[in-house]
Amino acid sequence: MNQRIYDSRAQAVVDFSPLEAGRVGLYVCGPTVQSAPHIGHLRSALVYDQMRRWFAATGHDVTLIRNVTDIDDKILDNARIAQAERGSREEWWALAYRVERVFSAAYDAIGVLAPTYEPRATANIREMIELIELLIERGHAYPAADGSASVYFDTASWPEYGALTRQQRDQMEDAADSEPVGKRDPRDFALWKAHRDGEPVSAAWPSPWGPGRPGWHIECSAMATRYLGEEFDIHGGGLDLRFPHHENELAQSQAAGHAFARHWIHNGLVNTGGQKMSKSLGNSLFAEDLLAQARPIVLRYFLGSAHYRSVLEYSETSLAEAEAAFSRIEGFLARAAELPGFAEELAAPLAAPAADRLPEAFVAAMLDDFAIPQALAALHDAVRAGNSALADGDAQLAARHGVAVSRMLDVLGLNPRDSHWVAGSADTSTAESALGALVDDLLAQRIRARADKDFATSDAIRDRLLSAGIALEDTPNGPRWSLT
RNA sequence: GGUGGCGUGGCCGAGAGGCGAGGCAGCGGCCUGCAAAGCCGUAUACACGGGUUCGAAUCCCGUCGCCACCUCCA
Repeated sequence: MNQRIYDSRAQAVVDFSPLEAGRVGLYVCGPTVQSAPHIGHLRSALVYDQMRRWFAATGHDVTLIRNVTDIDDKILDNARIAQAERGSREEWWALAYRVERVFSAAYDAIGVLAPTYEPRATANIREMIELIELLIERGHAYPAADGSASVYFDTASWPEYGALTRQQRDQMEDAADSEPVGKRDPRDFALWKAHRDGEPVSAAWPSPWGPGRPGWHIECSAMATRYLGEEFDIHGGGLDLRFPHHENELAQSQAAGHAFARHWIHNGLVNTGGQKMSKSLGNSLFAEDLLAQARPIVLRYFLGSAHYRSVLEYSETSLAEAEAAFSRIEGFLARAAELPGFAEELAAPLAAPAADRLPEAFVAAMLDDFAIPQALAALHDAVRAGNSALADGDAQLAARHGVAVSRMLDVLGLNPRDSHWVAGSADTSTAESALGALVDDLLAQRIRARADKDFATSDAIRDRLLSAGIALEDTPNGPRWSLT
């Protein structure tokens, strides 16, 4: 069975075959590092992280490029406003870099692997200038008529303008551009923005047209081409980037003579209360707050619980529900991991690719446009079958299901036993073993009390542990404890 | 004006012509000293009205409602 993906340019699910067998080039629009990351940024990063992991599991060598937009109007504005209103001395570039690190930390917290490379816009100015020169040469861009150093893309010169979102140029609303001066047409967009008085000189780069900075869209065309080539497999990003950002990227890249992305993928947005969450609406759910409310792995589970193209609805109970669902998986995995045979089978060398050892239903779901909700159904089925085997005393079967569960979780980046999620510091393990020794003493007391039918004492011990955040389960093999 | 999406049981959330995905919550049972965890069982669900079909949540037509994009956005 082939990998199928929904190509939002073709508006259809299509067979995916990479440009070069065994390799996948994926470009994803990363954040503009102007302010703190929110749930939408996390979801977007997660979507491509899971795709990337899946491609790797099916034997592909993946090059994932996710850019950082570190020069833009909002970054300059935010730095300027903080300086003027709050006495900040932080320069725009310091702000961008600080926010970039916050993004990286948030991505890392939910187990999003670092991309293959993370190019910054400010490090690719020369490539952008070269691309703009090429566009001028080919008659698809022009320096502003007002004598400023701005350069615009000439939408009228590109008959395919609107191809990505199937829009007719003459039906579009005019750009509500704050600086229409010098444009031939209101729909034309800036490739190069002339430096203006009052803007920091550090935000201007020399160019053949005069000092200035890049427009928003040109960076992605330049960086995708630099790192993945003039033609590459997949370009992804949030649904809100379809127009104008991706439309403009496509137009300027193809007008420059590049084939550009073969497929376009757009991830759905996050709603809350049935409404889009966005900076401008002020209903943002910030990564920091979400991470304070739920374990990072649970947040990751929640973000992956809807199909990547669907709207994901967030409500106040979402994370608690995700916690309940996920801890069921964890509980089974913890029980399975103690079974004889589990470790051995898990450690057995895999016949590559890894996907060959995954349950069929899971693989079929992933091949079908990364249908993770269906893949999760397969995962839950294996958990139930495993628990059932455990209840029947069939340790061998339970261990097999445990291994399958573990492998599926690995693909999704959700394996709680993975070193990423296991607090690995010496301090923590020392603390854990100290705690374990104390808990074991209490458990021994409780076992004695139960043997004496002194249930008042045994229940008091259980209540005491629970109030301290330690939950007990009595099993045929004795009590198990876990932190709640 | 243009482009696109959505409406599934108490909630979340898949599916896309034929045995009611899965999870959360609920209910009944088993297990347990009691719990917890787990297992088993448990639902007149597909916005509305027509149509096509042996058969429609799924296809077609219409209606209603909601949402997004049209140069700030993941």
